[in-house]
Amino acid sequence: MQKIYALVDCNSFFCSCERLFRPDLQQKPVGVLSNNDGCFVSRTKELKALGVKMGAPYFQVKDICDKHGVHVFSSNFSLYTNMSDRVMLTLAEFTPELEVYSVDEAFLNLSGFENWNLEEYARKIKATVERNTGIPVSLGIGPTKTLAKIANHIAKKSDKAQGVVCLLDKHLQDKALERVSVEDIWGVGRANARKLRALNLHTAKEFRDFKNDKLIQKQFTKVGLQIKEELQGYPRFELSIAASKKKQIVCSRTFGTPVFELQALREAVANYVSSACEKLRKQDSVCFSIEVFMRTSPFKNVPQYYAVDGQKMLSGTSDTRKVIKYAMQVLDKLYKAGYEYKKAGVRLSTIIDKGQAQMSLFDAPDDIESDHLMKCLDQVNARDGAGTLKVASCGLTNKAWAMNRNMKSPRYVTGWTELKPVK
DNA sequence: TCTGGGGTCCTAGGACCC
DNA sequence: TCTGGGGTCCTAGGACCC
Repeated sequence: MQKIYALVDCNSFFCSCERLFRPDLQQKPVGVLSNNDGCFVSRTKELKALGVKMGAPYFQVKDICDKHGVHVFSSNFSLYTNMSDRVMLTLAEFTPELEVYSVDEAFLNLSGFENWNLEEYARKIKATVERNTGIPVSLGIGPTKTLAKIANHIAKKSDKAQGVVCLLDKHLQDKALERVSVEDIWGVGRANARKLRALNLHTAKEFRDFKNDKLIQKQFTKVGLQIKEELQGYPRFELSIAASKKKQIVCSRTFGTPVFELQALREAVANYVSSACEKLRKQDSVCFSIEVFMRTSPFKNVPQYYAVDGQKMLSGTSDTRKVIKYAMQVLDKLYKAGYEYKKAGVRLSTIIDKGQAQMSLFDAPDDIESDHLMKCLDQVNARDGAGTLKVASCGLTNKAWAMNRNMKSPRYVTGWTELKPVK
């Protein structure tokens, strides 16, 4: 039986979230910046039309933005994740199996719906999401995830499609793949696109119909071959439904202003560890290994320094205090005075379910007291806001390293004090 | 002045073991 | 000249994703 996948993708997701509470910004150019107001991570089609690229540093295109009255926002992730949850909840009504692929994308399993008018069904999904959440979406349908991705890509670009493209028909696939260049295939990045072009394969169709599978496997590994087979209509990437646990947890930030002192770095890293450990506890895991890194700005003409090192632990832990202790040991060893630090971060790895963690003879695992304390910490912070309770080494002072977020929208949906009044 | 953050998977090669 | 062979596990690094 043929499988049917749909990919639903929110249009200019972060910008659409901002527009929800600013209806005056419909049809206007809007952009959302990365942390620290660094570069654009979301753009409406009006902003794209001005030639502002994805990832463009804000300071480089600020003149254009000012000139055209672009509405620029700092990122407001609590708003975006909240809106994302609402979109996913609506989508779940339309399929027995939903894979939440990212904050703004989901795959739906529509296998067994082949006797329905799928295009009509897709339009119904689109209309319902838009009515329930206010977020505009596009849908692509195909016999594999890769073809559904391509269908979605076309649905977004083509005016005629009106946000929905169905690529179940072989002839339609031929026509579509002819117009898609290799770098626009899901899973083909810059490096592999260059290699494909070197083989004289320029369109998705040429890649799909290339005869030498051995060569593909050799040059593009197993995954490359799987992508090719997906283009042919054979599903190789299944839906992954179960909420999977993270195998590593990273927390890192660029500083608002450069940092020179060890003490400030220690505070920053202690905060990153705190947030990483909170995520670790949320998925009921412990980690056995931590890494710390710090670096100067690669964009600035100053003496450069980048250092990373780690520490393995004898027993698994999710106790913020314990992990901070290890992180500080590593940090103190890495730190060199005299450099202008711009970024630091931590990575927790060797992550295992709490119940399965092997005990060590030489190091005590987290005891009940620790568990209670951490649970209490998490509960207070969930109720009264992140950072209400924290470990002392995170610091209390005005942070030199804190992020710049000068254009942040209010927390319309997640902060009681910032709700929008109805007049 | 000003350039994000957080993930996954695959492979090659080394260490180690019998 | 030739220098055992086969297996497993771990890690670093590359490539890709949103």
